[in-house]
Amino acid sequence: MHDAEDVDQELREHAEKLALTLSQGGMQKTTARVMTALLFSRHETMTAGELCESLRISSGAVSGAVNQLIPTGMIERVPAPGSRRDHYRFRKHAWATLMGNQNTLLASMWDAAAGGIKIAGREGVVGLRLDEMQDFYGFMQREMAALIDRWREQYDAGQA
Amino acid sequence: MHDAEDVDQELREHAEKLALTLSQGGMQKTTARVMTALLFSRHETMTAGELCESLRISSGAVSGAVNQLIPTGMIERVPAPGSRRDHYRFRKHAWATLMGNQNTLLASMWDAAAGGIKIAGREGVVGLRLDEMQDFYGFMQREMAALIDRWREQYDAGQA
DNA sequence: CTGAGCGTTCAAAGATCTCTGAAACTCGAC
DNA sequence: GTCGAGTTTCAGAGATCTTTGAACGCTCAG
Repeated sequence: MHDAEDVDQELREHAEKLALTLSQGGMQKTTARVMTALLFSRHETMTAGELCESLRISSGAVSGAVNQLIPTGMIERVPAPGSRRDHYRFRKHAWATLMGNQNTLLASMWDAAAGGIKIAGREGVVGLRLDEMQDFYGFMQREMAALIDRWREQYDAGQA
Repeated sequence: MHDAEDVDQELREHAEKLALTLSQGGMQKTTARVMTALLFSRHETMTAGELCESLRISSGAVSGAVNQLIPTGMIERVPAPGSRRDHYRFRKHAWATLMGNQNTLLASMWDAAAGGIKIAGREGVVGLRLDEMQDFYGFMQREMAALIDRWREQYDAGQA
C-alpha cells in the first residue's frame, strides 16, 4: 500500500524523468528540474531552501533557475506571510502561457521570411520557398493564439 | 542597384541571422546554419561541398548536420544524375512537417501528467495541477494536427 | 541601530557538447 | 578488379555553457 512517503518519492522520480525530457528539448537542466519539482510537489508552494535540499543543488543554482522561470510565466513568487523566505508556486494555466510565448518565435520566423522576400522577391526557387514559409507562419501565428484562447474558455467552463 | 552577387550576399546574411535565432531556440548551431543555407539558397539544391565552402565548415560537420536534418523531414537527399555527389534540398512543406513533429513532444507531456495522476490521483494540489496539464496537452495534441492539415489544404488550394 | 537570515552575484572549476582533421569506407566508372 | 571522388566516422582539441561556493547586500526583528 502507498503511504505518503512513497507517494512523494514516486512523484519525485516522475519529476526527474520529465525534467530530463525537457532538458533534451532545449531547456536548461536545472531550470527544468526546478520547474518539475514545483509541478509535482504535493505542497502548494516551495521555498528556495526546500528546492535546494530536494534537488541537491546550490542556492545559486536555484536562484538562477527561478529567475529564468518567472519571466516566462511558468512559476510565480508568492509573498510569504510572516517570513522573509520566498515561496514559489507553479502558476495556473502555466502551460497555456508557455505555448502562447511561442508566438514570439512564430513572429520571428515570419519576419525572416519577409526579409528574404524583400531581397529576392517572390519569384524563383528562393522566392517560392520563402513565400510558403511566410504563409505557414502567418497562419500559425493567427491560429495558435485563437486555439489557446479556446482551450482557456473550455477549461474554465469545465471548472465552473 | 542589386546585381546577382549582392543578392546572394544579402541572402546569406539573412540566413545567418535566422540560424542564430534558431540556435538560441535550442537547435544546434551548425545544423541551423546548414538548414538556413539551403532555405535561402537561390539554387534548387546544394552539394555537401558547396555547403562546406559557403559556411566554412568541415565536411564532417556538414555530414553530421545533414544527417540530423533528414530524419526530421526538413531536407532531403536528391539523387544526383551522373554524379556521385549528394545533393540536398529543402523539402516542400518542411515547416508543417517540423511543427507536426512537435506532436511527439505534446504526447510525452500528456504521458507525464497521466503518470503523475496515477500516483497521486486527481485530488489535492498536485492532482489538480496535473489534471489541468493533461487536459491542456490532450487538447493541443488533437487540435494541432487538425490545424496543420487545415493549413496544408488551404495552401495547396491557393497554389492550384 | 545591529544582527541574523536569505537571496543574489560572480569568478573559477567542471562538465558537456561540437568541430576539426584524418583515416576508413562506399560506390560508380573505367 | 582497381581507382578515385566523395562521404562518414571518430578521437582529440576547443569552445560553450553550468554549477558551485563564497562574498556581498538587502530586509526585518528586536
